[in-house]
Amino acid sequence: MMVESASESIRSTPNSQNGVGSLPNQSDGSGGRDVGASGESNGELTPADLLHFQQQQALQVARQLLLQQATGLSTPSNTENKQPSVQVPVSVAMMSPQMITQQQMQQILSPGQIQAVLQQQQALMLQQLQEYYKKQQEQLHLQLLSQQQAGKQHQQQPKEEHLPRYNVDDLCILQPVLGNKQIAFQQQLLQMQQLQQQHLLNLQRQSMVGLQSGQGPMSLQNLSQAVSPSDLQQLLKEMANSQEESCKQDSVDLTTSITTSYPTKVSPPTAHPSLPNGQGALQNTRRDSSSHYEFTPNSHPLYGHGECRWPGCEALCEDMGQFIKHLNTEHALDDRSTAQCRVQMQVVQQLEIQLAKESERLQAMMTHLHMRPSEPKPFSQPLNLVSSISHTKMSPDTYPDGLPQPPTSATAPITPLRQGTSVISSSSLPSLGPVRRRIVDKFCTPVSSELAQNHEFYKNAEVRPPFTYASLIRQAILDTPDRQLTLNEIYNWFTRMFAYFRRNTATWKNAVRHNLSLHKCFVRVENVKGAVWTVDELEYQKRRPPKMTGSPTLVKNMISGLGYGALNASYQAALAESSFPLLNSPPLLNSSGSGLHGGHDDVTSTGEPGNSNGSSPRLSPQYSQPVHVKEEPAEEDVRPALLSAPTNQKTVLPDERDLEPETAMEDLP
DNA sequence: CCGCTGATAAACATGT
DNA sequence: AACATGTTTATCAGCG
Repeated sequence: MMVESASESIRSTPNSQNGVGSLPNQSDGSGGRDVGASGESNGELTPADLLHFQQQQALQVARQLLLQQATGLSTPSNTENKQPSVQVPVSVAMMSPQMITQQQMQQILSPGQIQAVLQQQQALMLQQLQEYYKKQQEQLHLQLLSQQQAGKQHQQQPKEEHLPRYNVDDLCILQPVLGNKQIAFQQQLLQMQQLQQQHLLNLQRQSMVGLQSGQGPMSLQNLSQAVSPSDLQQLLKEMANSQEESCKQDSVDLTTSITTSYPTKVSPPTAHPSLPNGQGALQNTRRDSSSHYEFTPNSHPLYGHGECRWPGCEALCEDMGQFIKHLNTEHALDDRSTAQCRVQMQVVQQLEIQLAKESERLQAMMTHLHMRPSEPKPFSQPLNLVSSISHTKMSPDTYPDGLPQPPTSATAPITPLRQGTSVISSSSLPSLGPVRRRIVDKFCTPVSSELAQNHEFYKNAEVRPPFTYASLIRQAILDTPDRQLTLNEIYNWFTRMFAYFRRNTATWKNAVRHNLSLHKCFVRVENVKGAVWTVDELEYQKRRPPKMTGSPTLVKNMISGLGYGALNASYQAALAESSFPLLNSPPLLNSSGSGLHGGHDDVTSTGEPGNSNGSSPRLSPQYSQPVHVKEEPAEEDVRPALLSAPTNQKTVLPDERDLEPETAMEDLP
């Protein structure tokens, strides 16, 4: 499902084939990449992240294999055949929305950063991974042994008796399975080992590349080798296949793992429809997650405030009994439930990973990016809040203890945690990097307000600001008392305000010029010294689409499509709670005060932070000779008058408010 | 599928 | 010639 789109997105990335991409020259004399360019990486997907993911996936696969084995769902033959497809587990959840393309990677990471990250981490990764796999193999062996032994002892036992719930750490207590299944299991064990070896090989290969290219900034080709899109794609495909396979056989289990999670003590009501292969006994065996669902008869994770918490359900249930009934009727084992479960799993995984990653990076960034060290760092708290949610399903087992979290040195860009929306969109979930479309733009996030809030953040972190060039240019211009800037001044504003624009200058400068020329809202005015650019506010507002129900596609899907409102809400709430004080607007852009509020007209906010305020209303003299008038159908007359003269600004503003709120919100192309 | 918008790249013109 | 500044065209991606 999502797999397809994931690989698709990779494939579709322009330039991804030649491996060179468009990473614009870094050799621009301006600005340089001084800020935060050392040490930290902006990678959305660092090697460590991959490792982290793969660890989880490996465990999951192991679990599934074991389970399949135990349930007899998989036959020796098909396990053999599918071996190649199980090779490298990579979370599907990871790959879909946040999977980055090579180009993205290139944009996000400077060669130096990548090199540093690779060098620092891959060695560590290998070591960790080897340890991890070693442990895993030991576990599996143990398990196998105990299984064999148990098998001898309990060969006669009816299926229903075996397999109490277990988790990865408890695999060794796996109850006996029938003899022939042991063979299959052994094969799967073998398979696991092969998988691990291949995985290690892959990593080693990547590591080699990374280390070899240790001369000077890593070339793009090296980069593409290190994180080759095709490799990734391959991984994804493999993963997709393996996931598909396991899902086919495991779908029942997936569903039951949650739906059956209610206390078996309470009343395994209608129980589950007898499973195809007669594995009813396995319903409770589903590992870790179920073991975490030891709620009391009167509480159920899927039941709260008198309603069903099943994603997208919200059916009212007066009491637990009714709810249980509802659960078993409305959310029985069917395609829909299964699909929802899968999605939920992905969502959880996604959030889990994202949060862990982001918070960690945030910590690192705070210390490395010259942020005020004294500022409190409330990230851990909300993080726990959220992770507690996901951990209910993702048992700690999922994280092998032998494996420390990804090194913080691999810091990556994070998004300002202010408004949940912005967080989710800008760099997190829905792909980042060369994303050509600033999803966040649709978020009703006025530039000024966003900037005011996260000024420091954008200034220091090389995170792509979630605004269009046009809105940024406008902001730059409106930020000045005169409401006019030369091209160069606009450049300077960009580099001053956004760390992101301190690199790839050729690209974005071109984009800026392009935008200035293209959009009617930018008016070039020649004055004595040359030419300055101004904003035709009316024109600008005009081109703003009237809609704006903005919410990132992903979130939207999560909420509307599958009804993940609750989870998402938690997530967002947590994120919102974590809004950094230090990201709040510095005096420079004083509009923040109530920035969160939905900030509408950023013009007001940014417009006159006191200083600019009417201070330099003039500009008329200079504007006397507007030269370029971009061809446009009508109303030429109006514009000149509106040319962002500070004074006019004032007059225009009220209009903005009168505009539909949405429109006034601006900044959502 | 189509049209729109935005990002990116690039060719080209012009001025300094 | 090199560079900055503008303009224009083309292509691609995401979205409604």
